[in-house]
Amino acid sequence: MILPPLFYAGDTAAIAQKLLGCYLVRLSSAGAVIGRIVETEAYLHGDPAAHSYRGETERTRVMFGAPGHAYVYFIYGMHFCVNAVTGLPDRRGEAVLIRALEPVEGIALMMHRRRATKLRDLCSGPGKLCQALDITRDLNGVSLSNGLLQIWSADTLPGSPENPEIVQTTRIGIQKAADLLLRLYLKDNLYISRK
DNA sequence: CCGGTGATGCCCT
DNA sequence: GGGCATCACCGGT
Repeated sequence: MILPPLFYAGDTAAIAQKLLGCYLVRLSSAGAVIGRIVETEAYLHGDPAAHSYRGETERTRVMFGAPGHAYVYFIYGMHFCVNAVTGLPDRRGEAVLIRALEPVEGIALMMHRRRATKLRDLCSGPGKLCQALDITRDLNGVSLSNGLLQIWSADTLPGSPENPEIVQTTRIGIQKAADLLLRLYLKDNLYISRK
């Protein structure tokens, strides 16, 4: 079942945890691709590591919009990253970065887009998964509850444990607020970006 | 497996 | 003009 917009209107750190095990679904003319979310990071209101920290700009406009939409940004001159806009009270610039997926469906298409052959290299990082799912700036601002990019609940497909063990640790690649435990991943999962 | 490093575009100061 | 929510590649283990 598609997660409804209300799913994203709540405590952002809690949503980052609840998104683990859910499915990121990308529909396109090339075919459908599905990955199970195995790693996330929360970015909060008043969080110096969040893009929204310095207020709303053209780039961060979507972050300050309604929960349940995709915030896609371009980084390091060559990569995209995708977030789910979250938060209640909403429109404060909170979001959850999707950092890694376990490939589920459309693996041949993902391998073609990534020019990769190893399953573990397909979606084990925020830039990699955007390449595998063809997520670019075109998808910035789209609803996650209908359309070309969706998130489905964990019970949509068989194979996920009911109460998976979750590891909570520090976020990757940031300097500010580096001590906050806002990175979450499924314990022992082979497809996370790094240990 | 691990760590170091260069490539690259654009946002913000 | 600095810095960035990254990645692939290379070399040494």
